[in-house]
Amino acid sequence: MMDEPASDQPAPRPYHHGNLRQAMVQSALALLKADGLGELSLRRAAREIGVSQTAPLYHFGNKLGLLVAVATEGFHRLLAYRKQLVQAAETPHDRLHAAMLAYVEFGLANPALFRLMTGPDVRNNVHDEALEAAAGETFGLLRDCVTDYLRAQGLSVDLARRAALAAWATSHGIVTILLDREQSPLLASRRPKQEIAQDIVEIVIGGIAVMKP
Amino acid sequence: MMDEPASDQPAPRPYHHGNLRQAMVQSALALLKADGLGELSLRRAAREIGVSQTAPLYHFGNKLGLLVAVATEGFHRLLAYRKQLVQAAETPHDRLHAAMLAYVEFGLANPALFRLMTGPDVRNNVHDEALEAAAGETFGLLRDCVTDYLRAQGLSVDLARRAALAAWATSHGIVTILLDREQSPLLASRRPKQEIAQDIVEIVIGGIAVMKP
DNA sequence: ACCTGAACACCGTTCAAGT
DNA sequence: ACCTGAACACCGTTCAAGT
Repeated sequence: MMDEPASDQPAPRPYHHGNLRQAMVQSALALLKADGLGELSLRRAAREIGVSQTAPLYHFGNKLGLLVAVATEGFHRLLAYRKQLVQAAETPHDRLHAAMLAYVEFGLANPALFRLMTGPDVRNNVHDEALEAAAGETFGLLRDCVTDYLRAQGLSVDLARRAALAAWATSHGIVTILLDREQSPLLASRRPKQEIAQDIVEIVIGGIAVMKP
Repeated sequence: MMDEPASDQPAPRPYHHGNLRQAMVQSALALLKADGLGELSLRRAAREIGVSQTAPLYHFGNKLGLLVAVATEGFHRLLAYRKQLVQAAETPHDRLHAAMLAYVEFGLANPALFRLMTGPDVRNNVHDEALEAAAGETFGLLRDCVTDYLRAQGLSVDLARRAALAAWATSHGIVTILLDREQSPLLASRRPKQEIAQDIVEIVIGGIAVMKP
């Protein structure tokens, strides 16, 4: 009955936060967007929320636990975006193109999150069910697009695994190169990144179209 | 005349190391190979040499300085290996294949060094002449292979820039995927990594062969 | 069940001081 | 010119203790 004191004090934060786990993931995402992967620390994310610096350890065990949770959220977002672009396309070719481009655009729009999701810390050493599921679904959609495209080209569906891996590897390579070499002389063209990406995507799709069993 | 005291004490390390810069790069390379990128710190590399923990700062300014020096050494090695494989090949197609595969094999053989060389810390924020030169030469060799291959296919050399970027992006994507997802279910095939890599390389070369201006 | 606070070992970096 | 030593602010993590 006295849970809610009728004082006008500025919200005397309760001892228990309530849903600290979710709040930490949000805080981490904000830090990633604002200051990059190097600035993401358990202590800082906790401070941002106004909670003790060791509170998060209860929910995540260690830093890697937080990273995995954030990465899982990232894959959910990536998957949603890829679905959206794929569904808006109208031919097997365009759907494959869209699936690859979604990956690239997501990475370019969320550099730090993308690096966290695909970096060695998270993807090695860990086997987290929710993460594997989200990543697996994301890859699965690409593979489906590849399969449809192969069929449309009159090619054997048995090539799907190899072709999907090529499509994935290329998408991944484009992002990292475009992200890590912002002003490198090697990319000294003033072409917009999206154009460069689409160009490379088409080369790979062309390669898939002429695959030999 | 008395520089060398005739004592039998166990090498009373002189106050000045002599060539600390080189020693630090070697120490860093050893740490990378032994314990990975996460375990590389200025203090630890210095300790390994037996020098004060702040001594390296004189030579490198900050940690990034050391990373850049190590990355430059890495690109020299990668370039040498790529040259070697390319020169051993006998057709334009095989030389392009070799140039791409050299990148992949180098990454698989030196995971931590490769990540350091291509990671965001080193390749962004920094414009170091020696590093840019080494990286530029490495890419240049790939571009030359692409150009020769285009010529051999009767295609316009104007496509070289775009095609070389596609070849690079794909090589890079293959390595990172193979490195970061050691035991991922997504790659649940028991095929050796080299085979997977060669497969993808061929798909991209096939795509280059059917490029349209 | 959830959170705090003190403590430990480790960082990168600065700065005055030594040779 | 090259290196040391103490100091500062920051980590991740443990562990006993609080609610």
